[in-house]
Amino acid sequence: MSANRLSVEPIGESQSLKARAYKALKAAITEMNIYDSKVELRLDERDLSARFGISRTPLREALAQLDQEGLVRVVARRGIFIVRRTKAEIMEMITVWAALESMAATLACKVASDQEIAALHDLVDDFGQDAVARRMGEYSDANITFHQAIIGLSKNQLISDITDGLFVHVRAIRNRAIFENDRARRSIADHKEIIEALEARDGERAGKLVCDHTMRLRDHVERYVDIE
Amino acid sequence: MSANRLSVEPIGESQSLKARAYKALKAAITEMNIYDSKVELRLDERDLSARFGISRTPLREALAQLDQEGLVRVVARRGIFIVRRTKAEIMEMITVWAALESMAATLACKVASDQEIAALHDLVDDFGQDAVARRMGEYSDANITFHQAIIGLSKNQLISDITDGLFVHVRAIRNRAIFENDRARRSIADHKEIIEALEARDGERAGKLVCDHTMRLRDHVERYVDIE
DNA sequence: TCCTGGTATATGGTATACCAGAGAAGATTT
DNA sequence: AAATCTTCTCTGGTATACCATATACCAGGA
Repeated sequence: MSANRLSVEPIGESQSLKARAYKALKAAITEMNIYDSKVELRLDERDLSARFGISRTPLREALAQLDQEGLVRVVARRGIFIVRRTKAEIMEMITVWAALESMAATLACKVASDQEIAALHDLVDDFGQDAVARRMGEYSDANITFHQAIIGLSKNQLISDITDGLFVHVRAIRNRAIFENDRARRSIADHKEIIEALEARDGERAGKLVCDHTMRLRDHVERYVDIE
Repeated sequence: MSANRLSVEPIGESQSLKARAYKALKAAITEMNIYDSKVELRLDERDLSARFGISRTPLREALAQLDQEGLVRVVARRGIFIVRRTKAEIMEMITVWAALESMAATLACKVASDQEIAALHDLVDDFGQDAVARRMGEYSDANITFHQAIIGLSKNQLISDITDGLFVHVRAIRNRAIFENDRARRSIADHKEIIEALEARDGERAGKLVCDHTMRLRDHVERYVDIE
């Protein structure tokens, strides 16, 4: 399938340097496995500005934004440090995710179309019993995609925004065996049950299923995942 | 009793200009009734920096932070505008609040002490039947205090942080008759029921009561409050 | 050898100057 | 007088220089 029209980035209004620096930094931090090995957690304004080819001013604004999001911590006259969340913080994030996705599922029963709900099958069936054979990271991403899809169905932009913000942090530990084989199988069964509830327009049940599902994930991480 | 060694207070880390400008601006914006009258919604960097007595650089960083929080919108070469949330956005915020406070209530049943829960009575009883006679703004603040107290009992800092962020926006319409007399009476009855569930350590019921309570508020605002 | 105070350096914070584009105001044309 | 073009100004964006202090390093004395 070739594109039927030239895919061009709006050349005009190439984003501000701040926005570009922000995206580049966020991507870079997200890519690196900050919980593994002895990665360097310290950044340097001057060095970064030189490497990006921009001055410190827009770079600092990008860093300030990352600081507010909690990805980075700027300390006066000390340096800029990539933040490793504590396990307790990860637990809180999963809990918030559970609350919001649960609400989203309930809302979705009211506002999502049959077609939209039906589309969820594709996000589960594509894997089926083969999922466990795949690379866990890949499954994990697909898993999150499913949950984000439910959130999207709620048509509540704020829930999407907040969970997207949490996603960045939780993603950092996605490769840490959160989803091993048994959980993957169980997870898929849960997902199918959730879809059933959505199709039945049973908001209360859908909300409870989603909440329980995610809180089980939370307990699993609590017990078996060791974060630094 | 004479000190046998020099008693020294750690010198208080005088905040950065950015932090001070941020607090001052946020307070100023929060105070003003942005939904009423023809308030000026436009800000000017140079004017503000002159009035604060600081340069544009730290001021800009404070504004960038407010922009990210959604209180303000910075538009290149156009100006800086105080943001009026749409009614739909307020609805989404109340929905998120409902989801998070509901989860907080459920968590509180597990982690809060009897003493902490008992303290909630003070936040309701102080008003009792007299609440309706008070200035609504005052009641509204007390009302929010009650809900924030429940959130605090969950010991989930993230939930507190997110709802605090929402509070800033919702507060802006607090004087717009969200809580008129009938609602106030009903609200207090709800609150007492919530406390009962918490004391009974019935997490599921507490969560449902809180959620329903807040979603009723949401529906009320949807129907009767006119923003803009 | 080990402590103590001084000094150099690194690093984030702040001030200032200049840039570029959007809009308004004025000039020009029809 | 209306429409269009030109210029000018106002405003946020960016670059750069300087400031203040946390830390590392060093020298000298007990």
